[in-house]
Amino acid sequence: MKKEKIEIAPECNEHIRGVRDTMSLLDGKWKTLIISHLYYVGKMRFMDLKRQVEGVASKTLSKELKDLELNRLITRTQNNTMPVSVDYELTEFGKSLHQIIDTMGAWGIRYREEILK
Amino acid sequence: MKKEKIEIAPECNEHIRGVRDTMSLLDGKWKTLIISHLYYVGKMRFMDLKRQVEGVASKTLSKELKDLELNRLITRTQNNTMPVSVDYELTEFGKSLHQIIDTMGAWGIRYREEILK
DNA sequence: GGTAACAAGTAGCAATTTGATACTTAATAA
DNA sequence: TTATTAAGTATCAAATTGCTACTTGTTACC
Repeated sequence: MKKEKIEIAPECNEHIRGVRDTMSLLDGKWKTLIISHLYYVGKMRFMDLKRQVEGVASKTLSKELKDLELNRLITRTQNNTMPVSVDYELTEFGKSLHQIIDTMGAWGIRYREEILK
Repeated sequence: MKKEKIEIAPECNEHIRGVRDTMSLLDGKWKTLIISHLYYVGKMRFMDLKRQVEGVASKTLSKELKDLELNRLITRTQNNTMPVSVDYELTEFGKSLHQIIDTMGAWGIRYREEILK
């Protein structure tokens, strides 16, 4: 039996690599959702995010935010308030993800019935 | 200090719920990438997927494919060949994700330099 | 004729991620 | 006086993912 190796067109490979690169920034269970909240709501504080993103543990949220900041998708700003409050906000780079978020949101709305089966 | 609860516009909430629902089908480290391969390449066998999706372990691939099948995004077809071969293919429902995949692919290509910093 | 390779996974154990709960500090509201 | 709030961290448990080996039956290779 001949081992027929699959041939993939270069432009497909480029797209697939694009998807892989994108996912490397969005991996983990919560990042996409966190970004969605920041995108639709705007600047948010840690506790607001924790309340809005249902189900995240503080530890996980904290870690995901650090990852996102490292990848320059969000900024972290500590306010001179008492007690300290911290704002998280999408960078321009982070905002450039809007098309992905919108597309996902629209798909989820459109296929909600199908998903819930 | 007053606890000012964040108000979110209903249509934003709907979008966010859409994103959440979408992600519930695509969670896990590999699903989006697997779907991308099936989308760009078409029908693929288990071993082809394992070879193309760099880094997946058999066990993980197997589990992710089962999840995708359960959610009716892909079909699994066992061929009467010797040795047995199995084809995985996107359903129409699965193909409806194409806009998400395309958007992610395009974003990844466009921002590759930025991502790799 | 014997050995290796291939298909599509599974089994078992290790390593990594995620989750749940409690705790931290300083200030303010009840 | 006690509880609450902010933004996390600490600790341990549970779930996910990864690595290596193995399964079965049939061909390709030497």
